[in-house]
Amino acid sequence: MSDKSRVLIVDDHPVLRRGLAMLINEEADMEVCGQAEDLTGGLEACERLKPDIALVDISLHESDGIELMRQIVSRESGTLVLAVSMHEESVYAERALRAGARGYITKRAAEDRITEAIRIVLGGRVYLSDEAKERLMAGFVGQADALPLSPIDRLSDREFEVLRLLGRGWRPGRVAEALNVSIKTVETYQANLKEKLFLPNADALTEYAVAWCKANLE
Amino acid sequence: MSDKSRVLIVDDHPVLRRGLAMLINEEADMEVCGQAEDLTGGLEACERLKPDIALVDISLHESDGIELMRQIVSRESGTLVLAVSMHEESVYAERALRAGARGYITKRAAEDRITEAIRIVLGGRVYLSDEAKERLMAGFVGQADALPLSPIDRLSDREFEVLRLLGRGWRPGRVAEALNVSIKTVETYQANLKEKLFLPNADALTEYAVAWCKANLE
DNA sequence: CAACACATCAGGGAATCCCCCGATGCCAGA
DNA sequence: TCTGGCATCGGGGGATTCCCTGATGTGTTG
Repeated sequence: MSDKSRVLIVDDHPVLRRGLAMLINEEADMEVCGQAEDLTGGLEACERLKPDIALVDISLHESDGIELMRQIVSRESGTLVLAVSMHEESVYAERALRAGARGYITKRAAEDRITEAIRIVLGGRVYLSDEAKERLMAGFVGQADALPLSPIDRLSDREFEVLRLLGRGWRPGRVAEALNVSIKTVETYQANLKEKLFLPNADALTEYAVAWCKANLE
Repeated sequence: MSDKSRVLIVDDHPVLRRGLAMLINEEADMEVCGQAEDLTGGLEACERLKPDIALVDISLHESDGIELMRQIVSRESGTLVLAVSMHEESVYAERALRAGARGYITKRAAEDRITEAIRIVLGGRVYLSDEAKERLMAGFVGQADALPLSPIDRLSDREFEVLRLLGRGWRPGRVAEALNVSIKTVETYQANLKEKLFLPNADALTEYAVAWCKANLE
């Protein structure tokens, strides 16, 4: 039949899915084989369709794109992951790569950049923008003590996720609900965050989270 | 020739523009007459193309969608504005409407909702989600006048002050301390705020406060 | 393998918050 | 003067959070 590469799109914005699908289907060497809008749907589609590559939105509504990437990669079904995000590549690219994604691209990127990224990842290489590349390189080069990473970079993915949600003014209970974990787990992350960010108590943590998100997100 | 309504798309995400354009061009009664990705481009396109309606992203990269809406409306060229946003929070809806937009819809909305919104605005009516409608309606009651529709404007000074502080992620205890009043007083303001802003509980209030401050302060 | 980071969860007491019920003054308009 | 909004405060009961003590399993890495 067709020897086109089969692409799965996981994003919670219908219009964006449509745009991506159209863009991809215009190319001669790739085609969209399915779409999903959340973690469970993404996993299910991945199992069923065995795509060559999955474009995964990093911030799925009320669920976790990073977690989805991790799970897709851990299936070892050969599906490659390209992280897509609306955030300029700051903190997110690193996290996506650590979760097993083979590339990171923003939704603001030009259209040919996106197909290019897909081809690069399918070709077995890693796609990153020049800025992100630069940043990651700096992390390796100065690894001894040249550029001490910001405390934020020392956070685990889960801790970071909690910080992000607290930064929306969400209370621990709501965060636990959104992440589908026990409140006790969220409390642990809060404790870790307080220690890693040198914050004296939970109040200070919430204030920090709100301020940080305001300054660094979108 | 064609009696289709002419739509201008202003958004800084190329893929999303494509998705929107495809969606719109599939409809029999509307067509995309142009696209732009920032404030100046949007204004220029508006002058040149005189579209019937402009879909404007509320948070344009490095510029201001709200300002663009204001300017388009002030030209009085008959172009209607429908605000598009990635934010669920209806805080942004208020700003958009005050800037002269005739409707507000999120990018996460279902596709048929978007075309429906366009038709409603073209038909001279205002499009809002049920949730946002509920909240904003109250701004109209009592005021026969058209524009002052922000529930925020109905807050007393003290209530507003509490909202602002909650928006920093502060807990009631901290707010009470900062304002030099009893925690009980702060609780009263919280209750008033919930009622005036049609928020079901304290969690929603905090979330609203954070989002509002992020969108409107500094 | 040992060590360590990570993600997940539990118990429990103290503190705080939430939300219902109030209350008292003050001051501006009708 | 009466009404109504505003700012201020309280009681009390139940829910939630905070912060400490742990724990288990799964990875990764030296």
